[in-house]
Amino acid sequence: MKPTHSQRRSLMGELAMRGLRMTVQRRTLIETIQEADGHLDAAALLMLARQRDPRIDRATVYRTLNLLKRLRLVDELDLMHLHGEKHYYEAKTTKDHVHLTCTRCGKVEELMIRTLERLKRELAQETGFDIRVTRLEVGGLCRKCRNRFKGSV
Amino acid sequence: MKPTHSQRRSLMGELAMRGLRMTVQRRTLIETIQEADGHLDAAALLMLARQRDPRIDRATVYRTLNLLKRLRLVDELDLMHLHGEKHYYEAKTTKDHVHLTCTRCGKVEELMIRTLERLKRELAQETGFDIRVTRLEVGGLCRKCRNRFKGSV
DNA sequence: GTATTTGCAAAAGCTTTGCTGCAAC
DNA sequence: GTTGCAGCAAAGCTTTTGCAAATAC
Repeated sequence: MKPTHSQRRSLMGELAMRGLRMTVQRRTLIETIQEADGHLDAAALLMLARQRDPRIDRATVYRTLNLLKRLRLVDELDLMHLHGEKHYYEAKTTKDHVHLTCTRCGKVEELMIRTLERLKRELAQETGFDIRVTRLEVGGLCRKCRNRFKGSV
Repeated sequence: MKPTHSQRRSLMGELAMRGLRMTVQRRTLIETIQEADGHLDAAALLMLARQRDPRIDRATVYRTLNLLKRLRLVDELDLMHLHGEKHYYEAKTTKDHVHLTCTRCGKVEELMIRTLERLKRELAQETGFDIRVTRLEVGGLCRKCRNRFKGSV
């Protein structure tokens, strides 16, 4: 999930294209999200962004996240609410992927799977929806935990 | 989504089987969820349940919802957070289905789609996960809104 | 120069929790 | 009779908002 040059340019360009300002805070937050190696909640993003610019505020983080969500430049996840009600964010990738969260050990696996694209096509055809955001989250026991704790909840 | 006798028995039985008490409040809440014709958030569930038993408390609603979630007797949804951060609940059905939320008019369409079962099989095979909960939510423009507002965000 | 965005602080919204007394088994 | 659950009230956590000052263009 490391950022590529083209990804970064598209983000900045996307903002400009819509008449939105490219402020230092937005730049900082976008870079932080793109370079993070995992899923960030708002608090974690704030913490990391403050390492680059200590003046950045919580409100700016939320406002920027909402902006990026609206522009569909980040995806929002729950990861099955395993650690409370907060959300997790990640830079949008070209193909949607599934998040599988182990409800026992908390590990999150990501998977790109072709059938998801097919499913989206079928959904669009079936309903006439113009699909903008897809969020497929799965909870269960990962292979390890499943073997270790057979038969438990 | 009207309740069937067998659904109702399985709920009550499920609780007893695990040594959990079947209190009047739980009975009331379960019946309310099953007979609701839509997706309920906690506040709506509380309101409806109070029509049956005015003494029921918010805390009981949340505690019961958590219980039913853990037992996988209800599914939890966001519906793309179109109306804030709250969650929506619905009685679990035998087959998973997709929720498509129109981000413009707020309409929610539900769809049972066979490819989702196939997707789950592939996911399990691919990752070794024992899949317990699946949540597929889609946001976009419904057919009507799409035709009405071409080219807008 | 003007319009947008930020930081700050306060509030809002949804959900959880400690405790006492009540209800289910 | 025990044990777990409900009601109440208070707190907790995440997210949003109003406003004056700062910043991007």
